[in-house]
Amino acid sequence: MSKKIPALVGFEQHNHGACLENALNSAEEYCTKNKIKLTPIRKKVLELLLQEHRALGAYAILAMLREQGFSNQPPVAYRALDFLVEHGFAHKIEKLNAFIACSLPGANHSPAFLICKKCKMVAETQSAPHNISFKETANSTGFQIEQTIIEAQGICQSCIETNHL
Amino acid sequence: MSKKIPALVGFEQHNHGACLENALNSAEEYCTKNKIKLTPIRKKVLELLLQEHRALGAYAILAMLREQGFSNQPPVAYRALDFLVEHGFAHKIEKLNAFIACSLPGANHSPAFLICKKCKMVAETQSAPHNISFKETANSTGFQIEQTIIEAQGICQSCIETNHL
DNA sequence: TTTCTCCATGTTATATTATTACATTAAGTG
DNA sequence: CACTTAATGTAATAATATAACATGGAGAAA
Repeated sequence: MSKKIPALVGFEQHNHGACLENALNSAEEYCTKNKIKLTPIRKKVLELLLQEHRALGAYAILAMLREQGFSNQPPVAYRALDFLVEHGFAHKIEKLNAFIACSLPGANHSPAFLICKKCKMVAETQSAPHNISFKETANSTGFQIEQTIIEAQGICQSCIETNHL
Repeated sequence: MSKKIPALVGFEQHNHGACLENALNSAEEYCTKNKIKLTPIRKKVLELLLQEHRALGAYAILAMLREQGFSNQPPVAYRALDFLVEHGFAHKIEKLNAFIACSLPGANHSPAFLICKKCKMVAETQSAPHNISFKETANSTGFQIEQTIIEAQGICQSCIETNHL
């Protein structure tokens, strides 16, 4: 069910092939440097995510893995995804129960996402340096934030324009 | 414990019975005023959420509904929850796939949540200041944000203290 | 090299969350 | 009342996720 997708980062055009190569290489490098293993399955899943360049459900990934000759039991996909998310190569979009390759690899970032309700496109941005009042509110109660999920839903420019045609 | 922090609800002490009464009454009032129907099922689900005062999965709610003599088919819970979320009486915590009563009813708010990994407690806060810069970034790309999910994970003061005992 | 250990993978089974579809009932409107 | 719409009842199933345990393979230690 992989339909053809336009080459976009978030919602802007870019060179897809180079982006994929780049991301895979930098992932390899990072893993070597940090003595973690980008095994064939993990690498393939990352490649699929980079290739599709959109949020994919675990079972969509699983189906693609099967096409490539890998086992298609759910844990195969979930384990690879867990690894990728844990090391920042991918993110889970909670609102969609889906996964997307990190668009800003290497950045020590806390990402925020824009999710288009119509085309399901997901764009990744840096979450602003930062909602001071939010963190202060949390801290004032003694709550220690470890990670913050920010997911905005709405309609992307492309879909707005299409709607008006 | 608990100096009063009006902007944040969830980890500090409060009068539970009054809180429930209050919220139910104001929900009734709101519905009357806006000509929407707080039917028995919807009201019961809201009451359960207010009573528990924590995030509950749809199936947990369903089980409670059955105890109260309601039908226990999943759509019964999901429909009531959809209604409550749609009208701002409850929120879905995406990270937990669970639902919680709104702690700041009436406010025309975009909420943010603090989720304790240990005790699963969820606190609700206002998120407005952050949204402004984020919205501007989004808008500059032509993306129109309709809603923003903000969920911070971490550890609440109570669990930090317990850990150190 | 052999053995040990650890981590990754293979596999079965099942848990959890959510929706579709259609029948039935209740409530509001002309 | 008849008509329309919203809400509920119910069955079936889809979609997402994890538990538990067996197997294999790479690198370290003897």
